[in-house]
Amino acid sequence: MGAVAGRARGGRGRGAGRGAGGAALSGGKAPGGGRGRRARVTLRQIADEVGTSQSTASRALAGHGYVAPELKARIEEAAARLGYVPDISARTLKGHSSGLIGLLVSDLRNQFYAQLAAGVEQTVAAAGHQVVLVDDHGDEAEAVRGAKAFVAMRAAGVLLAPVGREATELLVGHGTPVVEVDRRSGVRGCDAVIIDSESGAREAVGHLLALGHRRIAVVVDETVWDTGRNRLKGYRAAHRAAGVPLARRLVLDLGLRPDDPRRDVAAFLDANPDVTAVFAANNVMAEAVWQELKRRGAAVPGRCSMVSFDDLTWMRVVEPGLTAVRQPVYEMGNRAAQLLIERIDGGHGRAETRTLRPELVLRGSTAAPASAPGADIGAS
Amino acid sequence: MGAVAGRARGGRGRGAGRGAGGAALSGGKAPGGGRGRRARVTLRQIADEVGTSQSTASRALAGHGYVAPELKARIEEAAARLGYVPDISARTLKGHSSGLIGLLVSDLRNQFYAQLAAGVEQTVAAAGHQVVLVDDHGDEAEAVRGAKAFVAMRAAGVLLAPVGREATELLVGHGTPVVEVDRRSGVRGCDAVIIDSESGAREAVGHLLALGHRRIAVVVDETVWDTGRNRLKGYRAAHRAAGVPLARRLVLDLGLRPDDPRRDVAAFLDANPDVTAVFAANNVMAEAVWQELKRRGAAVPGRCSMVSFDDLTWMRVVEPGLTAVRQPVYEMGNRAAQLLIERIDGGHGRAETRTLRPELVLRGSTAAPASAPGADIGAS
DNA sequence: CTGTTAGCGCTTTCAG
DNA sequence: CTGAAAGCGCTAACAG
Repeated sequence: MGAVAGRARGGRGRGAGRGAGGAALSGGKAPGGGRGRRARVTLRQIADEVGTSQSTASRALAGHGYVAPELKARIEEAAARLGYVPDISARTLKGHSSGLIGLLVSDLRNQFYAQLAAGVEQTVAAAGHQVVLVDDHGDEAEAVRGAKAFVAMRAAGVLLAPVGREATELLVGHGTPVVEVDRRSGVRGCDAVIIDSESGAREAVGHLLALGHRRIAVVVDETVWDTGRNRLKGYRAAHRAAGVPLARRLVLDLGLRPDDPRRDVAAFLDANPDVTAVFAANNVMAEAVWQELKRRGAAVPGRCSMVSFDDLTWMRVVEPGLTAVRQPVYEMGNRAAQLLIERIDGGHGRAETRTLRPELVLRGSTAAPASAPGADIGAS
Repeated sequence: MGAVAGRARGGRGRGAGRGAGGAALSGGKAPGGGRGRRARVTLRQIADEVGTSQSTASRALAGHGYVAPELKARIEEAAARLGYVPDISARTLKGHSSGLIGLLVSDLRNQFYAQLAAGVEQTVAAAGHQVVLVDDHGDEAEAVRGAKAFVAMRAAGVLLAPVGREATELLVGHGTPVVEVDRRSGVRGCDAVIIDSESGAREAVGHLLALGHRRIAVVVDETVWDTGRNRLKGYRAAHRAAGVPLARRLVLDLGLRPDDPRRDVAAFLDANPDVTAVFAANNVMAEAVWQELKRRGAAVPGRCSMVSFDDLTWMRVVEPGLTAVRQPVYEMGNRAAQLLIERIDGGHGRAETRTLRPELVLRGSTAAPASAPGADIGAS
């Protein structure tokens, strides 16, 4: 191996008519100059421009090693003038992770996830990283594809909002720090930030029971993840605590991803015209219940009270306002991102789960049941 | 330079007790194996494993050049077994762009942007790329920081939803394909997908005028971007078309980013108790108007009609439903991403702007004005 | 069809 | 304090 391996760098910079103030840019590459994709400005270019070496330029710009103040100033000036922007891939390739943080959600159109994403983005940006967003639309295969993309780009860490085990396992298997949000998959080795679904549901249903309701329906998306399951558990626990017997017929479990939840709610209410209150386990269910109640002209809370788990904008704008279990979603995004960043910055130690407490917000949609006989919400 | 420049690759793979089916992984690196960050699996490793060269492995896995079927199969098997995932940064560094697509929005908590982001994500993912999401919270400096990050990561292209000129110029100056969404900055050289604000507003206000309203207020966020400006323009155009004189006092322009729009609306209504209808120029304004109308117990549409530009979930759930100018937001995200991808895939030619037409959705919040004298919505 | 070679732009020892 | 040199993992000629 010879001594002169590096590319020769003569022929540019160094005295090419820059005597009068360094106005002449080498090759007309001023940012905002020519149209179309120009060659990107590299460290070597600014080094040539200043007449120093790549490594010195690197040190000056990265602020790590020692560089003479005067030289450093000239390098910085050249970098600014040429519009230098360091190339992340090169830096990443060198060994550091990309600084990208993956966020996998299951439905961005749902305000819940949008809020969550907003919270995550805020904290991530404040820490100087970027969010790579993938929406799997509830499709496990998409989630896995997303997870692969995250490891391919050497994401510094990943946040998983409701997705299955497979994606989590893949990531953890590749050594990528993972924080699960809103739900725990049960995969070992990842942190989690969740909301105490059970106690939130218990409180909501307890409120209904305290008002005197005895036939309270619960409408759930699914009971296979811990969110749905724990909300149902809370519903049951509240009944037990109040000494009110449970009736299986009052549980409407839609199984995963129903096409038209409102129709299912309608059929359910037709079959159970005597319910006096409904507990909706999430915002999608709440919307379906609300719409159906409105459609059949059932007065809320006159004929039927209702409580929602999750509190969105529309719930406080409608008349009457919906009594709801408010989840601090945005904050949950903040916290999850925070936890992930701590983990990335060398936080070792055991995986931890942080649990946030939801809060029951009382509004107009709940009241004591009508005592008049026959005041049911049966068939429209 | 000697002939043997590559690192020696003996000592691993090649006959290390793999006779019985290749079960022994070199060094126990099975995905899902040990805890903690393991060394990542590289092309060289799988090449060694199979006993071939890096480039052959590359060709086999990338599907480009020629590789003997049998060898190819063995390479693929090894890759799968070792959990190989190609390193994007290396590929990017080599010259290809990262495949990442930047999306800059100004407020993800606003459902409008969330829907937009969802639409973008869908199309981008379908094209095999990823979305890097940055929310600048309406802060130009943040937007510029985001734009820099996009060029640093060699984003294949960037989508800009309402942000100022500076970020756009920076990106365009670096040769990054840019598509502006919802608003045009006026910077030359970038495509745009927007909604015809003026005609939407004209139609909405025209509807109000046709119902007989003569004192119609308009509430706008800002009139410095083309969105707000064009909606105001539409408001005026409708009046001119109907031969109804314009009154300056009926225009409430909040200037950018007001803290508490509802309070401003309240003051405005106190000062103009004779308005019979309000046109809100976007969803934030609509919420403020709606809340304030409700607060002072003004019947809608009895005392005051209202129309919103932008149609969100809550607007069709409240009673009465809001008459609104529906913008195909999700679709706008799709289209913008589509346009960007076309541009990335070599679409040259002139920058183009695609305009989507909004649609007026009639609901219960608009009716003919009350003819009774003194039926105004003045001070609460 | 397969292997060797030469970098992409950057960071990081390690000598001067 | 500065510069030369060695790669990070991958792709893309170009020889065999």
